[in-house]
Amino acid sequence: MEFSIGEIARATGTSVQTIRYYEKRGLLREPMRNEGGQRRYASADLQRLAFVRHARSLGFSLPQITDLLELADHPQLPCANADQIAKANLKRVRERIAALRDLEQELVKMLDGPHGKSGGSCGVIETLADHQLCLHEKHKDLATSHVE
Amino acid sequence: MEFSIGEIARATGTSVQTIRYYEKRGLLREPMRNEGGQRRYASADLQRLAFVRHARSLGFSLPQITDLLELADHPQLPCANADQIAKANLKRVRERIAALRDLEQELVKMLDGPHGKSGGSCGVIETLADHQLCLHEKHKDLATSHVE
DNA sequence: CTTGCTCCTATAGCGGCTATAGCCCGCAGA
DNA sequence: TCTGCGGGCTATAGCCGCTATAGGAGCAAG
Repeated sequence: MEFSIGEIARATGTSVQTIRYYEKRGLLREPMRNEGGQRRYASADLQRLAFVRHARSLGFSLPQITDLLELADHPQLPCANADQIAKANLKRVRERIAALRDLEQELVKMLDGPHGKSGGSCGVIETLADHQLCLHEKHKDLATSHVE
Repeated sequence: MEFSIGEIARATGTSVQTIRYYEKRGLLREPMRNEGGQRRYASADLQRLAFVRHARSLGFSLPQITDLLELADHPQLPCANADQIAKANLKRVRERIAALRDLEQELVKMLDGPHGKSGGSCGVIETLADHQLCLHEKHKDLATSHVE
C-alpha cells in the first residue's frame, strides 16, 4: 500500500507543508518517489507520522520527539529516557499552568478591582499605567515561554 | 531629566534591543537624539515603556498594547474598548489553562497508566505509537498557541 | 591617548509552522 | 487531442516577540 503526501496528510490531520517540514527536520525519513518525483509513503511512514502528531498534541517539542522516535526505533534502549522526557514535559506544562493562573488572577483583579467600578476613568488603563504594581517578578519568563 | 537607552532598560527590566524593537514596531515614539546620535529619553517615555512592560507581563500582545496605548493617550475615548481587550485576553488565558490541564491529565495518564507499571516495554512510547488514542481533537489548536 | 563600556544600524536566528510563487504531473471530460 | 483542474514539487518569506551577532562610533575616566 502506497500513499501520496496528501493522503497521509488527510489521514493524520496534518498539512502537506508540515509533513515536508518534518522530513527536512529529520523526524520523517525521506520516502520513495514515483517516476514523476512525487513522494510515496508506506504504512510504516504513516504510523511514524501519527506518532509524531500524537506527541505534538501532547506538547512535546520536535527535538524531544526526535529522541522519542529514536527510543521507539530501538526497543532495547532503556525506557527510563522516555519517562524522563515525558516528565520534563509534564513539569513544563505545570509551570505554565501556574504562571497562567497568576496571570488570570491579575487580569480578574484588573477588571473587577476598585478602578473598574468607579465612575469616570478607565481601570484597565490606570492599572497598566501604575507601574508600581508590576514590580513583582512573578511573570518574568512568560514572554518567552510557549505552548506548543 | 534625560535618560540613555541603557538607563531606561535597567529601570524597567527591559533589554536595550527590545526597546529599539518596540520603537520600530511603533509602540514607543522616536526619542530625541544627542549630538552624537544617541537616543535621549524623557520621563514620559519611561512611563510609556513601563506601561508596555506591565501590559506584556500580563500577556497582552503588542497589537493589543498598541490599542491600549491609543486609549491611554486619548482619555476621551470610551473605556469599554480597554475592558474588551482585557476581557479578550482573559478569555485566551483561560482557554490556555483549560487546554494545558487536559494535556497535564494525558501526560499523567501516560506516565502512571497501566503501561507505565507493566514490566517489559515503554509505556510512554506505546501510548504515543497507539494513535487510536489521539483521535479526540481536544488539543487541536495547541500547536499554534503561544503564551506571550 | 587609550581603555572599556555603552551606543548605533543592520541582519539573522529561535520554534513550529503557514503562505506564497512558479513550476510540473496526472487524470477527466469534450 | 486539447483543456482544465486538483494535486504535487522546490524555494523562499512571513508570523510572534524577542535575542544575538557583526562591525562600527561615542563617551567618560585614568
